[in-house]
Amino acid sequence: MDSNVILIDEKTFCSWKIKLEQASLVAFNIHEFSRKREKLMGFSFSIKPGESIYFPLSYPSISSRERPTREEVFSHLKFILENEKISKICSSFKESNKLLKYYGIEIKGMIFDIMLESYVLESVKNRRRNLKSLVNRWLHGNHAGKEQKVFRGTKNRDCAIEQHRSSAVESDIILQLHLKMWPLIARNSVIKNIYEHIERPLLKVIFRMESHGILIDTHFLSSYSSELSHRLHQLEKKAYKIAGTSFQLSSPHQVQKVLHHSLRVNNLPSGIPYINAKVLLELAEKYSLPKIVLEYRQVTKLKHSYTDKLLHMINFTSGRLHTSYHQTLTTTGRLSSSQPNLQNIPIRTSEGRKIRQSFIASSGYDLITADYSQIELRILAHLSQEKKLIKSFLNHEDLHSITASNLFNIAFKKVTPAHRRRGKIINFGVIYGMSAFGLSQQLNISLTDAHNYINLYFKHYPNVLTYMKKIKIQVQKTGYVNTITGRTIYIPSIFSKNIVRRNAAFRTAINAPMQGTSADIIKRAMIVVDQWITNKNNSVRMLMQVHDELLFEVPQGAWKEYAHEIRDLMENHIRIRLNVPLLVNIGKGHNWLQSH
DNA sequence: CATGTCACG
DNA sequence: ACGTACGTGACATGA
Repeated sequence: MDSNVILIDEKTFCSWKIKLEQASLVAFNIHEFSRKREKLMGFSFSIKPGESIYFPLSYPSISSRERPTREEVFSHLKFILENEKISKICSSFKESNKLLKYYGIEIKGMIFDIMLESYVLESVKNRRRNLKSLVNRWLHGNHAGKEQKVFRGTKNRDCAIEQHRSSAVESDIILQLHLKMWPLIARNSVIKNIYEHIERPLLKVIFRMESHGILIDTHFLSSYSSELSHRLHQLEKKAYKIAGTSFQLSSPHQVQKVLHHSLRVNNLPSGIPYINAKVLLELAEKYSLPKIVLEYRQVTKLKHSYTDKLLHMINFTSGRLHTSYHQTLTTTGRLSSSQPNLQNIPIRTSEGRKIRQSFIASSGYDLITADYSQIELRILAHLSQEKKLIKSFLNHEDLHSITASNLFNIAFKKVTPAHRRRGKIINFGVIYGMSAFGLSQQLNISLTDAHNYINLYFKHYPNVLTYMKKIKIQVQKTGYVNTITGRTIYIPSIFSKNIVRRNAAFRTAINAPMQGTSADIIKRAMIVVDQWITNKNNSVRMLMQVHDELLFEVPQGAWKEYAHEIRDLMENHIRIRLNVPLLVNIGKGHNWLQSH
């Protein structure tokens, strides 16, 4: 008997209706029409492994038997999903919630998202997290044949019955995956805590952030886009004149050929694999073409990836820009953003900043940014218990300058901005698990000098060295490292036979606790600020997260009071305590650039 | 579809 | 002696 049922008659509907209403935990799966977004075809539920039901919202014309109306089925769906007492298991909450919201349904009750469950249990680089790979890893051998049916070929894609059956089987699988993973989470208080106090509450915060979107000054952006087009044209003309031939400036290969043949650039190693910005910058001292290529690249980047792309991505309905945040992608616990990526909007060059300028507040609102100051270095201070670092942060000293003063052996008062920049690079190097070579590249110094600086650094901050040794020993022994909330990051490449990979794994192991703890902190901040926003009747909107920064829209006039509260929440009420203070910088403006 | 390049924290 | 900074996403080119 096939127990993954497709509803077609009144009798089945009634018996399942009662079963579902009495259940305390149901897995559900939304069946969305694949060729048309926001079209709900049907849905399926499962409350017992091996059993599931599919409710079509539009019937294939195969049966003349008596059956419930679309309205009956829909109101049942609504009743179950909005019932606080029934906990829900789903496979990607955000997507389901988005579609259901469109249909006027709000998912209530406790949420178990199997993707999040997998994420807190198995945060490993390159680990795939779709239904198929979860089945392979977690239901291996226990689900013989069934998943084959669902995931095998697309021969019958157009056959409605096959689709319905697949959807039903999927909710069964979702339930079974949860029953495998949840006990492992529940029995480990640390993992359970991360799930219940970080990842699960964050689901809805991210959902709200995505739905708000952000307003873009389209006039400003499109006129900037035309300006960039014009400049590209000028640059092309110039380049062709110098080269004596026309070629594609955007092709690294063609640029390399032109440099070789037309210009007879002789200090270009012929075996060079690529012509990146660094190489071009060096060549720019002797030749004029490299500079043009560099500028061309910068301008095309701005135009294609930002001005044009962002304008195209603006949603017709809301008139705003909505990104997608991915909560289960990075190994360290960070979010990522795509379509469009709003976590890499330019800021480092004056040209790029114009893109940021086009992110504006809704009328009647101001934009506020709140960013954690040097959060990863503060975490390093905490983790390493390095007294000098802790002291610096307690006294609100400028750490980059202090590092510069220590390493370059100059009085603190005599540290120049150039010294400070180098101090900053070294401090960052520490976070990245720096190597002498990497540092020498960044600072443009010799390998021996870089070695000396590293040795000096560890002499000044001995506990940092001790901490790093400790991490190395731990990761070699266990294959993983942890953030201070206990989030586990697995680094299996530490056991690689390849020394290059092993060294890379060591650096990941050094970096992951800092990057990951920072991610934990801002996630907690998002949750408590979101809670506060709800209590404030949503007069403030959280719009974006960029790793150590949050962007808000607040009603004009009252921004000072709001900013004060946001800062206080982020610094003092996230329930993750470091032995150094957290510091949040607040900025206000009409656009994102101003607010920095 | 992989590679090179470059935008961010 | 190894070949080299951590984590992402997107674009254009060219097999």
